Amino acid sequence: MHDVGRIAGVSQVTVSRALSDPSKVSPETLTKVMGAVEATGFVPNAIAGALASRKSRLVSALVPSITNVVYSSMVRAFSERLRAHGYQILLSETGFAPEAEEATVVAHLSRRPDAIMLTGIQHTPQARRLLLAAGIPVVELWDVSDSPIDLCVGFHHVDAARAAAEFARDRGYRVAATVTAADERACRRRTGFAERFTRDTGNPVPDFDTGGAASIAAGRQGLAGLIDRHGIGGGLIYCSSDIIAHGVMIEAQSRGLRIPDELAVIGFGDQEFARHLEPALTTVRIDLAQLGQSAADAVLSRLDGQTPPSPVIDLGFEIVARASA
Amino acid sequence: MHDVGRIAGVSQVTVSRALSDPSKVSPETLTKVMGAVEATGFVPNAIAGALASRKSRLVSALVPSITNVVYSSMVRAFSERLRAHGYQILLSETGFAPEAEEATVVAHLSRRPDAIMLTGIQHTPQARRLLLAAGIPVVELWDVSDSPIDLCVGFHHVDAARAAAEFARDRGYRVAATVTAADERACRRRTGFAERFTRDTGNPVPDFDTGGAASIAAGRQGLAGLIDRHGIGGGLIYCSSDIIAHGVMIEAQSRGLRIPDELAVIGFGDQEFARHLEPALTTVRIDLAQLGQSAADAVLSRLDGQTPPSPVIDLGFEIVARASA
DNA sequence: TTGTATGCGTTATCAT
DNA sequence: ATGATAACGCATACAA
Repeated sequence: MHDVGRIAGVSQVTVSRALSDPSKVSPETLTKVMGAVEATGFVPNAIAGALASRKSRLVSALVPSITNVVYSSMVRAFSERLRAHGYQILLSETGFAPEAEEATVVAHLSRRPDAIMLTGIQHTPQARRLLLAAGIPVVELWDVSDSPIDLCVGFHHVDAARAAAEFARDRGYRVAATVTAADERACRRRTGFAERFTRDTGNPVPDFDTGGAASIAAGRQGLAGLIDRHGIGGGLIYCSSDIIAHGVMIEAQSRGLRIPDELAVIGFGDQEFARHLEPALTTVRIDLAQLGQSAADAVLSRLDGQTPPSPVIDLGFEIVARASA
Repeated sequence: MHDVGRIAGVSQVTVSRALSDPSKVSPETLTKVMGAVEATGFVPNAIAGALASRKSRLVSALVPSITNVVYSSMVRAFSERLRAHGYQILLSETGFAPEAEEATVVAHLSRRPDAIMLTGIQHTPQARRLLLAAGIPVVELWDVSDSPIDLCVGFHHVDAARAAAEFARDRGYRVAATVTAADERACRRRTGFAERFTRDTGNPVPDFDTGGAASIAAGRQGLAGLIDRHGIGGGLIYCSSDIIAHGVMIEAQSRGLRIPDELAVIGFGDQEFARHLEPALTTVRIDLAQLGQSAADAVLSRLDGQTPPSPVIDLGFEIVARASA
């Protein structure tokens, strides 16, 4: 800035002002400064700016996995809205373990983000402490909590699972099983489904835990395991995600099981492919874009010094009844 | 650090040393400092550290879309390797237009990353200039170039498309069309396929441009458009991605066209679902994890002051012959 | 509207 | 092994 100023015939501060708030300098000096900026290819050092202003214009986002469209869609919506307000997103994967998340939280907080978004409400006590001590807006996404760290935008997983169980019951299914990926929220949904279904039908709901991330292969193994171990030959399979459900459907079809007559399937997430499967997948829709936007809005209002009406926003879910169940 | 030092009974500099290089302080003071750090919940300010050391330990990554598994898989591999070496990733979406990318490049360079990864080799002249002037390792991913900005890791898109055309020819297909998403590289592949196929068979290759991002819906529209506008009733469809191919297959099946007998399909990318489709999708495999890792390794070696053997690394591709063509 | 002086919280360079 | 001091490049308060 010093050099740019010398070329433009002004001081370093004037360059700073011209760049950060053009209305604070006269039109002539603005032109001169911009000319010098062009000529030198000067790109301001945001690190120095952040240190001086104590504002990084950086917002952290922590998600379990970036290759999972569910999370990346939320992040996209979250990022776009924040970018429109001049913030950049520092994104990291945390995996599905709170301990791994904690290390990432520390790494992010050291960059002094102006706000931070986390996925879910399960964090280590130390992570909660650090987050609280950071004194910045914190938004927990993809779940609702009774004791949010700060802000919380999501939906009630157990309610969603119960609604699916009731849907299954109302459709007349009396036998059900679940295929669940290794994810705390997926497990909570699985339990919510099983309890409600058992309460309403009297029948136990066996589970297959894929032990890993959601994939078609995991879904196929899930149905195969259910058939081999529990002798499941029909009824309904409640899956922790659409991907798993896709795998279950493929496995069923390869075994000659007709869907939904011999085996019904319910997914979770309503990804694009769900409606295009044959038969189309019955699933639970979550408005990912809305989730991301609301989280961004909540953060922005806090950054603006406002107190949002409610710290926790429940955006709900919707059962999408299609042909697979 | 000053406060931490006071509690530990040492100076601020000693705290800095204890935290950044424990071997530079005595075991006793290390214990005292760490104790004080624990007690206060101190998280070092990486912004100040970056300003003072002129090293941000931040690496930028720019991809067209984060919801596209192709890109997010590469970013995951790239990030993991770099994180293992103490770097964090500042990730942004650029969309598919070089002009939008340029703005993102400026925003990223202002954060003074230690290196930067870009997707593809098409950038505005101004972006190239800024990147060059930044004086940091730059790696262009997902393509190969004769004139890389610095490093380049990818594969030859036209070659991959030609290989697909030759595969189609060898399988005896004489009629072909393409469905292409709005992406410069996809268009280049489309042209490569068409030219080679026409050269070998004498037949023109009509195209349907989806005009937007790849999706199942776009693939369905693509086949529908091809049938309506060009009277395509059979032959082979070369798609710009597996997702598009999936859509084409669904549309074909909904119209009662048998695959591959009445309509053959070739995808691109070999995503997980490709092998599970019915019939399994013939496609072109790109080793995304390897791409990301190699890019990270190239960057790391440059960061280490070494000169990599070759600035451009061609990782190639592989035709995966399955049942759909 | 513009300039001067000061500080942001570290690391690097010396010195002890 | 430890401490004092000076950058790092900008924004803020204040003065002109």
